[in-house]
Amino acid sequence: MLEESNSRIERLRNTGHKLTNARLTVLRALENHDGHMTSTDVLEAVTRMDPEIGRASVFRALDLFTQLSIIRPTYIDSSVTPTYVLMPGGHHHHIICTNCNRVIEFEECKLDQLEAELERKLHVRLTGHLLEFYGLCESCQDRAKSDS
Amino acid sequence: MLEESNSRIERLRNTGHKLTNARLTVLRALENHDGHMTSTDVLEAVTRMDPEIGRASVFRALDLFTQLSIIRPTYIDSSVTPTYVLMPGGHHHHIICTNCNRVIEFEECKLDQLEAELERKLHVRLTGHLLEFYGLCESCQDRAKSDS
DNA sequence: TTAGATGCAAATAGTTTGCATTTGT
DNA sequence: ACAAATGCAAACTATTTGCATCTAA
Repeated sequence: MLEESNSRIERLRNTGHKLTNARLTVLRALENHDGHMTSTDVLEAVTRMDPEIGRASVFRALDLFTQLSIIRPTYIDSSVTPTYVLMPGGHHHHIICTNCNRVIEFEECKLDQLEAELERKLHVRLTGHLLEFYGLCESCQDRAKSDS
Repeated sequence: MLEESNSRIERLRNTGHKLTNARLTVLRALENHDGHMTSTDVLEAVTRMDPEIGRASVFRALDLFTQLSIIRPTYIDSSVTPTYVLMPGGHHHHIICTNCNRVIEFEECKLDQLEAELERKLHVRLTGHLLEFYGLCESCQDRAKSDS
């Protein structure tokens, strides 16, 4: 979505960061894969798009985007490599199967009210959130049944 | 809390895992620090409690506990080392300051209803969740003001 | 013009592996 | 008794660092 992308670029600009080739390429890589990518995935994708870009810059861009709540690292597959998720509009929600690591995304969350409440009570200024549920997906439940 | 601890031990037992010294020590380390610990913290604490326990077993225990929704790894300080949070009752909630990385925990979440709804609609069986808000804590907001 | 960002390659550090041995049930 | 889990140390791999150079604003 072009508009989403522009708003991310705006956020970079507004916070006083330069719109460099490395950053824009990392952003495009994330957007192309629309959501979940490990750092290794990002590294590969970026290198494919522009081999001149160095590893370090990719990691630096991921850190920066995280700080700006554009993305958020989370553990899904291995415990080594973080998976980065885009947080359009500042939020993201998914279910992770604790057995097969399948990720099921969902849209709905009724957290606006809670967010406002926390801002008021705790004097924080919130820009985003991630909500993860853990459990078993349909097929892993079935397998658990037949295993017993 | 003793009762919480017993229920974790029960969960281990019920899922057919042995109650080994390594696992129980890792669990105790996590409980002693009541919440947030990086893998390095856990490693140090466990070694202090019992130098015989090997690194590998600590990592294996952390992986197992994650699978059982007893703990959940999340990124807080560095992007390298995961921070593990205990999820008593299967859930945990906190706010992370994107500037200074301070963590503010809060109890309330009104997600029971959403959880039930997701189980019904998506045919999943959920055992826990993590909710993270991102933004600026009070002091980082103040600093942002005076910097401008 | 110049502070900020980059690319490189070496250094670091966290995590996993394979396997012989031990242990919980 | 025996499958499951452990401890060890080596191997692996992801990430960071320092610095000279470059570039967006």
